[in-house]
Amino acid sequence: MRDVSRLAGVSQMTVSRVLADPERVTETTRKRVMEAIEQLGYVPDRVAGSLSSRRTNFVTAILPTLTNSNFADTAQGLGEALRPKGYQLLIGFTMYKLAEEERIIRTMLERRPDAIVVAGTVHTKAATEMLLRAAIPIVEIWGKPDKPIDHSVGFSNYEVGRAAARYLLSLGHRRIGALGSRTDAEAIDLRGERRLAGFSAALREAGVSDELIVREGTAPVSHDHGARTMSILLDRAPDVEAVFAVSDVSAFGALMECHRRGVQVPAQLSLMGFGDFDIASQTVPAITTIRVDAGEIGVRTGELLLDLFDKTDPTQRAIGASCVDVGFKLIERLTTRVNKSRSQVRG
Amino acid sequence: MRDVSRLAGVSQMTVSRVLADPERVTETTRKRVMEAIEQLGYVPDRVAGSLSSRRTNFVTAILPTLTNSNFADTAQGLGEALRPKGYQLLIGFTMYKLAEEERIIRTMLERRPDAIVVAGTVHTKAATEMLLRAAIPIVEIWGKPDKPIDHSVGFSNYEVGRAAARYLLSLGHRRIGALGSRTDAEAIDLRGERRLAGFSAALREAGVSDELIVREGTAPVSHDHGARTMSILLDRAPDVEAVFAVSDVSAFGALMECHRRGVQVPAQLSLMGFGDFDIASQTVPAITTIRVDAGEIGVRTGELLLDLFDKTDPTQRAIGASCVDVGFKLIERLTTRVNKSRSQVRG
DNA sequence: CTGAAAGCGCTTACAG
DNA sequence: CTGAAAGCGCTTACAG
Repeated sequence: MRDVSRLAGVSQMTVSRVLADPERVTETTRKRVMEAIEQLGYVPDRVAGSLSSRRTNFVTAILPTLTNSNFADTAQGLGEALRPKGYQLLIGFTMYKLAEEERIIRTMLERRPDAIVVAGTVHTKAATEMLLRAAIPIVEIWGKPDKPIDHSVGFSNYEVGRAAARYLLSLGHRRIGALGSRTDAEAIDLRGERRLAGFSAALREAGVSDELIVREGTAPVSHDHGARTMSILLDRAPDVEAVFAVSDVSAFGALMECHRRGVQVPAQLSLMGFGDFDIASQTVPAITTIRVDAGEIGVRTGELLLDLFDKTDPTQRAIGASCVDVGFKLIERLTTRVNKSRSQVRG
Repeated sequence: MRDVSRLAGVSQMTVSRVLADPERVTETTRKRVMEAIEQLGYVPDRVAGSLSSRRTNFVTAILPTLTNSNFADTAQGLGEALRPKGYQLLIGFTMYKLAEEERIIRTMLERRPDAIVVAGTVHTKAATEMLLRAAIPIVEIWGKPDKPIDHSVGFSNYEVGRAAARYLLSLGHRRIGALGSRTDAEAIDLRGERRLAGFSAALREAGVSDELIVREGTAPVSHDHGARTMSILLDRAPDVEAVFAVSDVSAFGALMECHRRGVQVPAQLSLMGFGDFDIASQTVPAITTIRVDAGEIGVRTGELLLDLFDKTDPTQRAIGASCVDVGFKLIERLTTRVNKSRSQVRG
């Protein structure tokens, strides 16, 4: 920058202004500066700029993993929403471990991000404290926190579970199971667990047993997880009429297990998943599921942050801790259908 | 840091040393400093540290998108390999556009990363120049560059295509097609195109026509792309015996299209994909494919960089521009089989 | 519209 | 083993 200013015959301040706010510089000097920049191949140093202005234009995103396409979509949406305004994503992976999340928050804070986005609503005590003391916007995503730290963008996993149960009940099913994972002290992904809780609650409200909820392995679930749990469920209760898998990934594995066993879906068994992953619409038969727009969670979070960054008044910020619910949608496809035998019994 | 040094009654230099190289400080003073840090909840500012030391510990990764699980895996692998050493990933998405790649490189350079990893081996002229002038390690991944900028980690897409063709030929097929996308001036993803080129070359070497290679739409391919191109191919050549889809994503869509049309796979048609995506092993029948370990590309790249960072001598660096080939592997599953009618004719 | 001065919070390179 | 000085390359906050 020193070189540029010398070549253009102006002060460094003027060069800085040309870069930050070209309008405030006369056209002639601006041109001279631009030419000098061009000629020298000058690339501004934002590390210095960040230190000086106390704004890094970094947004930290802490996600379980990029291996799950939902989180990848969220990261993508967030990144795209922020990029036009010059914000750069700093991604960290927790691998679904709370302790890892805490470690990542600690190191990320040293990078002085302008905001932190974190997936999930459950954190270690130390992590929560660090976030609270960071004095920057915090957004918890992919869940509806009972005790929000600051802002949140997501949906209620509990309500997803309830919706799934009510839907299967509405089809006339009574022997209803679910496929999920075991709760693990170390695991951070309690989202599936919340869905099962809502599912179970809705079943019991309807006077239906929730004993066919299978919990096996630890999050994240896999295709294989679906096949394995479905196998367990079918062995335990061959008369099961409907199954909710906490993820389409599981649902797909479960569907394949049914194929292998010759269990007809949906003729003998209604099956539904969660997530509306790409795969769900492509299988034969296509899987009934509940869609959450993962990309939109990212985009909405990005928009919320840009909004927040615009507000210069920090008091104003503190007041309006927003809680965006992006909702979810049941996508009825071909793996579920009305239980005719029950209908006849009832009718 | 000023506060910490005052509370501990030492100079800032000593605080800095405790953080950077605790060994070089007496145990008693170290303890005093640690306590002061703890008490004040001091979080070091790496923005200032980066400016001062001229090392940011950032590694930029430029990928088409995170929506493709292969690139997500690579990003994950790279991030995990680098994190233990304190390096932070800066991810940018090109959306498969060369112009966007150039723009991203330009803005990333302002962040002063210690290295740049970029997917693909084709770049705009300006992008190539910027990378060459950056004076940091550059790694091109996911391909084998004809004219490498610096280092590379990947495999030859051309050879993948050849391997696919040779495999289908070895099964006795002669009417062989492929499903890919059209080359687009704007598109950055010429990887699929390279696979088709190798495929076509191997067919012609064997004296087999390559007229059944269908190119439709632009990268990236989708499930729907597979269904659509397969549909076109079947209309054009109902007697096609074997098909290579440039991606498992397409292969899956193609398989579903076959189901819908009642075309038996592999009885009437051998089908294979590329990528060994999760989905390929889970379909019924499971899809024959070619596996590239996307995560390993990331990990190997990370290891290469850590190696490079260790070498203090810049001369040494320049000499050994390494080119790592991670190879690929044909995974024979259930969508391909020997063409018996041909075998008889021949036998 | 333009500039001179001070400072962001660290680390480098010397001294002692 | 510890410290005082200088500087990394910008922006902020004033002046003019």
